[in-house]
Amino acid sequence: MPTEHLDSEVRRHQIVQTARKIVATQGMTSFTIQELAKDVGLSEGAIYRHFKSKDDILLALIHDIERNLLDAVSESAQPEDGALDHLNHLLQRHFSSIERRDGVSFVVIGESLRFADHQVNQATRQMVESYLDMIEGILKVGVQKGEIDGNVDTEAAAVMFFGMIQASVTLWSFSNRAHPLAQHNTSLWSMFTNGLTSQNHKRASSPPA
Amino acid sequence: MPTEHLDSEVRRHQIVQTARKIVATQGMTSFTIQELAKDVGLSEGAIYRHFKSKDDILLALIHDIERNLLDAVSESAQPEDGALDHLNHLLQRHFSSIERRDGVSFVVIGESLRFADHQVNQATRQMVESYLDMIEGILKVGVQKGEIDGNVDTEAAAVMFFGMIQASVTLWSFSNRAHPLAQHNTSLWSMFTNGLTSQNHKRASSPPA
DNA sequence: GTTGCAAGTGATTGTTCACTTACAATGCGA
DNA sequence: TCGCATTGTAAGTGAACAATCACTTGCAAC
Repeated sequence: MPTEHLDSEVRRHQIVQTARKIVATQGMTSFTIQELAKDVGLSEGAIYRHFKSKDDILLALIHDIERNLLDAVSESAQPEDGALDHLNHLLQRHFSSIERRDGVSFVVIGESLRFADHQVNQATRQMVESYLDMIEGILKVGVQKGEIDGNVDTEAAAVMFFGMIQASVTLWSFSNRAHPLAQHNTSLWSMFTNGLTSQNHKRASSPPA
Repeated sequence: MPTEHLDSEVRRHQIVQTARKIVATQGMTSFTIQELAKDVGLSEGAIYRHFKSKDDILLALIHDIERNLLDAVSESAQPEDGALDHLNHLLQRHFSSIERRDGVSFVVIGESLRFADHQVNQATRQMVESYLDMIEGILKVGVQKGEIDGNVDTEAAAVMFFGMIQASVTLWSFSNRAHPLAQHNTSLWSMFTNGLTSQNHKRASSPPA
């Protein structure tokens, strides 16, 4: 029992990363203080030296996830790529990180949303909003470059992109993580891009904030 | 306190419908035996006269939802409609029933999946599979009638349809059920149909079972 | 080395949960 | 109207959980 005394900053990071691992591999219901303490290698009481509540840990985790998510967006951009290439890389990156279980998607976090307290709820909402904004930003670049039809509602397209990931992950977890997550990847992607590049688009009447 | 003795069949139905209402309006975490008993107007013990466990109730609820879901599919078909019209009506029907809170979507149920026992898990999986099969069936009719491009991967298209609903509902609940669920409806639908009707489709290499 | 304090322990508290038990009321067929 | 299974109740059980408590340990400054 190495009852090592580490700096709180170090411990906080350890705890959040362990929480991330638990949620990613075992789901939100396994995310208990007991399990967390066991995995970090500390007593339950020690956890509370570094976080004032379980929700406080969840909040830190969400911010960590948000950072990772936004990093994924920027890191999946390649020099000579168009907007659509960028999104395609991002999609594949999400799939593989979820499959490898080293990423916690907003899908998994979605679980938590409905029973989290107000602060956690708001942070999650903020995270998803930031993500969608970035996707929409990429899409707008594509429109400017002429890659994407100018009549496309970029906000709705971002929702569509989000939906592709969410549905894939949901169905994948329904099938006990059997067949590869990216199974429909090519077909989905081709449908998505076709939807963006062809004519006859109709926009929603009025999107007020 | 009218301690009325009703037939077990009647009670079972009452209990399942009350469970449905709780899950739809307050989420899975509020679905407790205590809450359920209170809402039905019975004691907790009485619940166990009619169901042997909470999972047993959940199982009955899932079958109820499945029936409703498949009814929605057939009822949203109109005589002279094409396949795309049919799907569009279905989409709108889903949205409005979720918004009215008298329907429990597979999205809400998705919450439960990760911590349900094996039997519940399997039933949910079965439900989603049946649903996707029906969507794919409609899409195939569309292909035969020439409404939909013959190169479209109908299985992936069904996933896409599923994703549109799931993403919309998720974002809607993230925003505290503020703006109408069908806000992006038109734009999403137009993207979806464009993806189905235009050329340059690629199919996934091999979808084994 | 002593002292001060952050980091650790693990027993315990109070609450919520699914589920059980002992007993009472109901209503139906004979 | 009586017998009796069925449906109901109220008061439990124990397990899991987040959180707290009194107390101990390790580290570093003086």
